[in-house]
Amino acid sequence: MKSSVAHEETTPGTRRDAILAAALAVFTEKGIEATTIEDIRLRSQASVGSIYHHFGTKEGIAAALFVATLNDYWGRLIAAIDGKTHAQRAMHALVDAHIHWIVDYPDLARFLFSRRQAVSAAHEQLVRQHTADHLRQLFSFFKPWLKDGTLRRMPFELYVAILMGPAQELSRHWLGGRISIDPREAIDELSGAAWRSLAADLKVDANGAGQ
Amino acid sequence: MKSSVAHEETTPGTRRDAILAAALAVFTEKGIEATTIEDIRLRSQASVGSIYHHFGTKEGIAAALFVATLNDYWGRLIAAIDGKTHAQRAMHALVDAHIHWIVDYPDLARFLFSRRQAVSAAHEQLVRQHTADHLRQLFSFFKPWLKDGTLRRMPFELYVAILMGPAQELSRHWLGGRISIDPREAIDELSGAAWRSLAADLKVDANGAGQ
Amino acid sequence: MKSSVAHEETTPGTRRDAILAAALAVFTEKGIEATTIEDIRLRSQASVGSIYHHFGTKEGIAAALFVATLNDYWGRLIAAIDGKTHAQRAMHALVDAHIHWIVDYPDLARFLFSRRQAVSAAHEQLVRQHTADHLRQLFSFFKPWLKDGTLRRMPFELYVAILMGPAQELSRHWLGGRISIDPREAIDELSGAAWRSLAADLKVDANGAGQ
Amino acid sequence: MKSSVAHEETTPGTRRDAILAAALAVFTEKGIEATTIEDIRLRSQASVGSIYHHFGTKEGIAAALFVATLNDYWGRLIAAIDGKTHAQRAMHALVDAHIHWIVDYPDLARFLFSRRQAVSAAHEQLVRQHTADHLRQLFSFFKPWLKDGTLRRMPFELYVAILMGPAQELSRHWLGGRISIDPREAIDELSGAAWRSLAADLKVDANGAGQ
DNA sequence: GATGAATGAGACTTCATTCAT
DNA sequence: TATGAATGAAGTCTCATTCAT
Repeated sequence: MKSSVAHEETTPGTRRDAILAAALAVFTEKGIEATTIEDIRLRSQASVGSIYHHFGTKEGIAAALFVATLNDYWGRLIAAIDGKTHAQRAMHALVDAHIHWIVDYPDLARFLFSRRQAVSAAHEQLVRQHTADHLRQLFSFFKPWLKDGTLRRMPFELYVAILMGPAQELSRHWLGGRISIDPREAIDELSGAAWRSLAADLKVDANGAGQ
Repeated sequence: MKSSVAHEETTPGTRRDAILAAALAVFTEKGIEATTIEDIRLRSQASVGSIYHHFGTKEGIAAALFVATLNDYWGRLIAAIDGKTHAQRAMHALVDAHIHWIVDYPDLARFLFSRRQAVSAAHEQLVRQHTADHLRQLFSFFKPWLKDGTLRRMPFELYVAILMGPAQELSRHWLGGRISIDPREAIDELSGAAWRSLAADLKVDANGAGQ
Repeated sequence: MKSSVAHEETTPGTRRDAILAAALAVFTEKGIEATTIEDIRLRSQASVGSIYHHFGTKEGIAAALFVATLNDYWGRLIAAIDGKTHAQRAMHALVDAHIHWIVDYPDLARFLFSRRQAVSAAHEQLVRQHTADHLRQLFSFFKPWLKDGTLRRMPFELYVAILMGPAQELSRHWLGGRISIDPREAIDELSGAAWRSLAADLKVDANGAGQ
Repeated sequence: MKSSVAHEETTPGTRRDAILAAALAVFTEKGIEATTIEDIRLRSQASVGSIYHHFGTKEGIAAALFVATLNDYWGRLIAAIDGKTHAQRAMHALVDAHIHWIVDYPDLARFLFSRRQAVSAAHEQLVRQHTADHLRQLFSFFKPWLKDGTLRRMPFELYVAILMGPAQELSRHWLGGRISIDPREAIDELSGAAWRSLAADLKVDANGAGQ
């Protein structure tokens, strides 16, 4: 996977990639702040000087890795939803892609979800830009279903929270080792829950369920 | 709130409390790892020696604070759900308590949700114990509704994720300043989404849904 | 043994003795400088305040212990030589007493021979005084044999070195765990060597051995 | 002398040497435990980082210095005895070399004889290895004289104690400032005492004793 | 005499970063 | 591009000692 992430950034530098891969490994083991350049040096077989030549700063490494990971994650989601014509299937695809990415690359996932530590103020702007782009892209898929009344209308931010929140919550617990069940087996359940929450009109609703 | 947290721990130690309060303040401002003992010393007016006399380690401070905060948070949730006789109302109460706690004590919330950095391996066990106790307590409220068919049957962990995930996700974004809407205005929406996701079958709605 | 040492100093204080005994134990384990008041507190069951009440300073503890130990050691030597009428037997008695004291109280011995660390400048004078007294006392036993020609004449300091040096050297190695033989089995050999070295006239000398 | 010690270790590192020399100087003045890295830094003109880059630990400095000093000392002894064909002369050469080394380099000597403080458990093994090697080498010189009956037979450890103990004891007292006579004037006396103690039987003296 | 919370100077060590080779 | 010695600010923690109770 490491190659997958690095892949989006580089082609020339095998050394650069090695450093990135080593950084991810150590970040995962000890956390970003607790990781030292020396740790990365040992893992990557590169010299201190070399590391600084490529990334300029310890933060630079984390930022490069974070952006690459972010793009990899979102790329997966977008690819999964692309072409889906039914809202319910689209939701299922999103939840499915999310869970699978997390199970496939738990290290990257842990890294990605530690946002606060991962990205310093200096690179925050960069990350927000990328995230905003991805969200806009995702939103464009749902627009039609909002317009044609398939889905409930509500603030977009709330939308995302209800759609991905449960999967996200489950993932966090799983990544933290605080849960034993395999998240992949929860995909249908999570997807179904999201659909029930967001679908505009279930006939039964007519009875008074709108709460 | 600080007093509320400290309150569970002490009565004798005014000094100990001052240190805990100062620690929370600085942890919030700069993050735990970035916080230095010197920062805490300046804020608390205590001497370095005194800090170490009471907590032994920088991690010790974080752990003490974490446990106190955890108990405070869960205490709020449990209190909110206590006595609720309808499942839907119970859910609403939980979401409501969760959101309000976060909005009322954003600093504690940010601290609590940074779990990974906050608690080192050494204290992890302690935290797990507390969390497990609270979850069990919470679970006891829902048991009847699972048995009587009010709610869908699914693994408990999944249950929690679907119930609180959306609220949690929204909270995180809000705490991170990445969202503009007031979470309190989303309570009904989130609560309703949870209900729709978890209610066993919607016919039942017709009977006791008015909320 | 601890009681034996303490015994010369106290009678009233059982607490004082406990502290002294604890100090010896920890000094032995970790070295004086590496020993902390906290270590002594834990071992002695006394409070920090109590320790300071009795000894005033960490150095004070070491000094008290050192003087007591020094007196105990010399008392043993003096007692051993007292009454001996033949030089050779006197020497044997000294070596014998020395070796036995070391084997009986290796902790005290290690402590006593670490002189430099044990006694700070502040107490050095005190120790020198005691040592000088004991040496003078010892010397008084040998005077007659020097006068009557039984023993060679040489500077007193050199005398002591030749007489006790080998036993001392062997003891140090044994205390350091760098030697496997039981020092007690070397007593006769060491004593014999001392006698041969210091006896005034062995007839064979006449042949040219005087070196 | 410092150069002599450092000489065995390096050629490239002038910085490393400077640190070692400075460490010796301060260790001598204040004792190892009382010496701070800051002391060494000031004396050596090196930065803290540089010191740690080379030695890793305060103990590491002491260990490096100790080994170098140990080798220097033993090198002197071995060189002195090398080629001596008569046992008595060999002994004289050893005592002579020992005393002269101590008088020439009292700082190194004080450092070397403070063994216990100087070398921590971590480096003890290293030191034992070196010492064992040197002792074996020394022993090889004496073997012939043991076999041909020139010298008494006794455990090797005892041998060393009797041979060098007096010189060692005198040296310690002199290094501690507790003695006024010049050790060099005691060489013949000490050497003679050793010979008388260890020679097998004195008749032999008549043949090759001329000193 | 005893207790233990409080103090604060100072020790060791780490680590991001620079720079000459 | 790569290397690794050098830097020094800064951090965590220790510990002898004091003092109010």
